[in-house]
Amino acid sequence: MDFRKREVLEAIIECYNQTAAPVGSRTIERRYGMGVSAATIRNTMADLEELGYVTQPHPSAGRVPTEIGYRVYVDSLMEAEELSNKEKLLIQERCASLDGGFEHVIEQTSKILSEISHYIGFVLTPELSESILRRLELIPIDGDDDNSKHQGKVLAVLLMASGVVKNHIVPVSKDLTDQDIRRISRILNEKLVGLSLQRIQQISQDTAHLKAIFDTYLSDSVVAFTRNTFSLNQEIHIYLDGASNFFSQPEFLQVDKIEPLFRLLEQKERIAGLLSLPQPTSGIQVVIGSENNYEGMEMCSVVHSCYTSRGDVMGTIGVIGPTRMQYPRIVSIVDFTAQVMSQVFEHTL
Amino acid sequence: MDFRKREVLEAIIECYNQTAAPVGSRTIERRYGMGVSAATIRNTMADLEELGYVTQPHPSAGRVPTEIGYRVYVDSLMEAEELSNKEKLLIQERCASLDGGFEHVIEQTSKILSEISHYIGFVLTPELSESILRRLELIPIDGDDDNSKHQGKVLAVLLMASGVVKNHIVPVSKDLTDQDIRRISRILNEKLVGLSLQRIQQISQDTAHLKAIFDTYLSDSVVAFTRNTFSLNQEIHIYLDGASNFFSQPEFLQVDKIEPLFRLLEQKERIAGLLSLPQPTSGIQVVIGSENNYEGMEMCSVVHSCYTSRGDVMGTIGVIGPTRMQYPRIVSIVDFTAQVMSQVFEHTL
DNA sequence: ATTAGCACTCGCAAGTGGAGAGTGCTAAAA
DNA sequence: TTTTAGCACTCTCCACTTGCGAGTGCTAAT
Repeated sequence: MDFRKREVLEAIIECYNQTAAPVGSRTIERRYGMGVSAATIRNTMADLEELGYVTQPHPSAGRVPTEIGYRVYVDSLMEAEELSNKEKLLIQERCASLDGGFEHVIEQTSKILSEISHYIGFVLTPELSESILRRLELIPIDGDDDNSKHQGKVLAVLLMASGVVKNHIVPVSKDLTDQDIRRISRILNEKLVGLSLQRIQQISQDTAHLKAIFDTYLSDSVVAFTRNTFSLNQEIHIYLDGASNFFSQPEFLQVDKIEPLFRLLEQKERIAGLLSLPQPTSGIQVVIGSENNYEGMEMCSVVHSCYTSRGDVMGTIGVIGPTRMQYPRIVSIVDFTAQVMSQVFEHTL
Repeated sequence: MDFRKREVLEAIIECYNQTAAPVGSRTIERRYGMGVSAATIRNTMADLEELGYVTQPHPSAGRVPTEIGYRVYVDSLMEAEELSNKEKLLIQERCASLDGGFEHVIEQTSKILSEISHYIGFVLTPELSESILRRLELIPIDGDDDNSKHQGKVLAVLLMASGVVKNHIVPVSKDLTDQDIRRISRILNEKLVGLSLQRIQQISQDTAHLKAIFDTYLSDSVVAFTRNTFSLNQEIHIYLDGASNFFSQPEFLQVDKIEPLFRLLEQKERIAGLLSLPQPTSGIQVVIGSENNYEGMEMCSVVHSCYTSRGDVMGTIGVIGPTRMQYPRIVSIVDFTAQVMSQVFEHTL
């Protein structure tokens, strides 16, 4: 692809991103005066069309970038836009205010992402099963005095190395005394701290393993209790903000365009699936239009990255916008925010 | 209002609820054949219009119920619709599956409300400041070995009488030892269990009070630590599901109708404010159209009730639908679901 | 290789007209 | 006095037409 083709493609994309309308040759001549006439640009545009980078919605309209065109643009044409200091500060302030703990940071981050991008911001919580247990605390709950048939309960508090706290009410057989619970707690802490939840779940399913850990102390009640303690449904939660920004996007002005998107966004489990898969590679990733294999996302692009703590990938953050998106800006925003979040977690946990 | 007027108003509302289109006199004659001709019905409709219960969108259209009309309908005309056993079972099953604890129940409840009503279901979490503290546990977190300047942290776990668990990472001055923390924990448990969080916060602001509690044991560090432990931002959370059901409602087919609603729904804090105010009276409440003083809610109605635990009001649940709503059905759904939720909490906490 | 000019195509918005639905009014019937 | 039938009127909605503007592709000249 020669220089002029690149230049014209870039012009088409930038212009289309502003107006959401097909871009004609004269518009480019006027707006990006590149020393040649509209007719020449027309010829170049015909070439770009043959390459599959642009298309005409109807025979006498201007050109619109295709997904392939965007792909080329994102991968090799655009240059990242530096964020202003003001914006950087804004992000830092909002993310770093972690009075409310882990969840609060995540919530604020998805909010700031959406506000600053004017699209949808999202943050996925860490996958619990990969987190390392730092400390387990068992707090017996004295099932208040309606004596008889009630079964005991214990509040299990799991503190993970990443700083995430999970609590979980576990039923406990009556023949375990409070003292037993304390002993179980001590043993489990001794043996399991430092392991990943996934590993712990494997172990607690394996009776031989449990025997080794508890030595002479094992009974059916202890087995059941241990298994229950670690049977967390380890869904990834997603925090998502700014969906209504899509109402301002001209291509979503018709209800039938925006409806499937909103229906998809409401099924947060599905979204989590969609967004948590492509984790292996780190760094910024851009998924354009129908590369998202989800109904409702055909007209959207996703820019995402991951946040880490002490080098370990924790979760994903990103922005969902229309395919016609200000990629340079959004890429910078997501990248910077991911860095800030990682820093926040490294310093405070 | 005589019998025929009531009958006609009811017919208009029921018919309008199905079609979302103005109802003409002939339609009523055919569909609800009430022994009189269309002309008579026309006269009655003119009367209803004079009373302000119905209106004409344009001079030659049928009639549409006004908010006042709906008010009359809800307050004195409609009769509650009994839910089918199948639906009752469905609600019970989904709400009662509380493997995931408190939050899971709430999440499931808002989902089932939206699914069964085909509108928006919501659940507000209890106001924390009114909950009674059942147990406080302080877990020191050994800030891992990057020795020097780091400040200690303690994980505070607050177990409330209602079964809600809150955890909260509290910074702690270095001159408090682990033993100090244990002692503080014992004292706080002795003195504060059984009080409401609000009360506890008052106490912890009041140095004289703290002095009495801690006796000789008080130092600045202890004061700071105690205050921090109970300085929770006590926002009410809202779980909300089924917003995209509004896309199927004909009166929300235009973007400019649905946009303000979605923008409002995204500001969950504001929604929480809107919905948590009218708590004093218990039982089902119906707020119709612009009685909701919020931009975006003019075309919506809210049916809400509250769930209780041991007689105390905990939070609110309800359904948001278009003003043109199947009130009898929705009222029954919300009422029944509130009962089920209350039962769930009484039995399990 | 580039440009100017021209004929052609298409979408969009505004305007037109007829069909359909529903009303209010009036005069007759119960 | 209440109810009914009939009629003229009004208004929306839909399909259709038309003119305008934007943009192209092609051709011939530079």
